[in-house]
Amino acid sequence: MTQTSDTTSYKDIKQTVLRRIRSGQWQPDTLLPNEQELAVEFSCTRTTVNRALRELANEGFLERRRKAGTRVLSAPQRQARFTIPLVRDEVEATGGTYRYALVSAETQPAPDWLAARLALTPGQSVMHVRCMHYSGNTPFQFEDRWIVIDSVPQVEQADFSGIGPNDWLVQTVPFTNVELTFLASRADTTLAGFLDVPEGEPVFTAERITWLQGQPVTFAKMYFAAGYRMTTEF
Amino acid sequence: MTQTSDTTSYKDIKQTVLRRIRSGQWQPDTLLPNEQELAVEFSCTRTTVNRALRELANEGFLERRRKAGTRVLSAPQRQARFTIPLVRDEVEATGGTYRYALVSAETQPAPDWLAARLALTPGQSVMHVRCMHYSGNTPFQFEDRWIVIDSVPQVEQADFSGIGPNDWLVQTVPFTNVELTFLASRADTTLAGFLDVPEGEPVFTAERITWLQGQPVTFAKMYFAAGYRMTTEF
DNA sequence: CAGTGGTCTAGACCACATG
DNA sequence: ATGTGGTCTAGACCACTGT
Repeated sequence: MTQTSDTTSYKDIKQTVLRRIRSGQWQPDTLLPNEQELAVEFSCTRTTVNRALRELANEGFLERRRKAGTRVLSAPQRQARFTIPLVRDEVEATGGTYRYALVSAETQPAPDWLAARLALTPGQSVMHVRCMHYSGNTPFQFEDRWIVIDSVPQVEQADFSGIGPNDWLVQTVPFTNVELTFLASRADTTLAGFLDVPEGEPVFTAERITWLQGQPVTFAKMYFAAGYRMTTEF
Repeated sequence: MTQTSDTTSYKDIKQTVLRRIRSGQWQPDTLLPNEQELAVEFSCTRTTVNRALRELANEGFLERRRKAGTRVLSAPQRQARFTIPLVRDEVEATGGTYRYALVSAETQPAPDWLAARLALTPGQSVMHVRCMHYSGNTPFQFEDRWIVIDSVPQVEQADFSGIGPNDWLVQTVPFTNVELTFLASRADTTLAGFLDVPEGEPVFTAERITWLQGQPVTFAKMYFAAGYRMTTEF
């Protein structure tokens, strides 16, 4: 009907299956016909059906298990995908001019809370870097970062006066795992000064921990300027 | 080497490609060999190479264009996937007992800001529902929701005293598009009362707009209790 | 125009989990 | 033991897009 060509593609199958789910024809927990049967219904190979169902499963609509078959997921546990932009890109996307400024950078023993969070040995050396990201002359983000020196020895020679620690790290060390957290925090005196907001102001905050094959590399807290919103569509 | 079997699978190829990217052997913007060449290198069919590269592209590592070939993405625009849990599940996952309480539900003309946000005609009827979600006796989330009556006429007969509007909607109407926003807001007097926090306290907030085939269905603001963190790993 | 990825077929073997 | 999905092969045609 709505297809332009005469062949049945995996996209057609996805659409049809989605329609059956949404229309209630296939209620949650319903067991779908197996791939062979669907292949007959759609007049295509099992390979094509497989691709359609596999993608729908990845997208969170179906659950597939060998021998048990394919079921409609009861809890529509839909997932949002956030693309984490680089600060520079984000500023420029809003038409602003990106500007960076180093606040401080110093080597020191890891504070206890950090050692606990990253599973470091007490007193292990870390580089503490604080910096600002501006959109024009308006504060956009204050970044408070800790880099594990044993994981990135080169960091002791790095110069963060011209390049942000995140950009530097991206160019220098790969990573394998990331933990990302969003929360609302309160601007203390220091932070209020950096972001140019009243003390006590709610501040949207992101925390990011990065590992390289199990070894902690860096912990960063990113405090966003007032009114910041992180949005995604799906 | 690390493979258990003797066949080259698409997963092996993904790993190898990832390793070459992370090691710097394939720098950003590098043009990869085409699928046919890689198939020869890995002693497999082009189909298998295709699947590996397609998935890596979906995951944000590569960019593929017909005729132009496959490139390593310069900006490692990695994407985080958040699974949006149902409130009940989230409470129970922390060991709490989920409890729900309706605060108010009334039909009224859409306020201007809402009409603008959802592209409604001015004065269009909406159902305004406010409710609380508790973990035991501790406030967990305050939900402030607006449902477009023209999109969901049945809502006028709905009884939200026993079931939350989100659960009701999930069972009643499908949706096709969602916009999700995270931000930090400030507890006003009303909100402070509901969440049992001091006035002015930072509150992690999620806004969600849902459409069904272009037609706005519902707008919800969800205010989380103090200390709430939304975390994901990837 | 020509090169690259996008997709489909027809068939096969295998891994896994359930009864 | 057996049914189901997971994956691979070998080959084909097509769609798009850069030159």
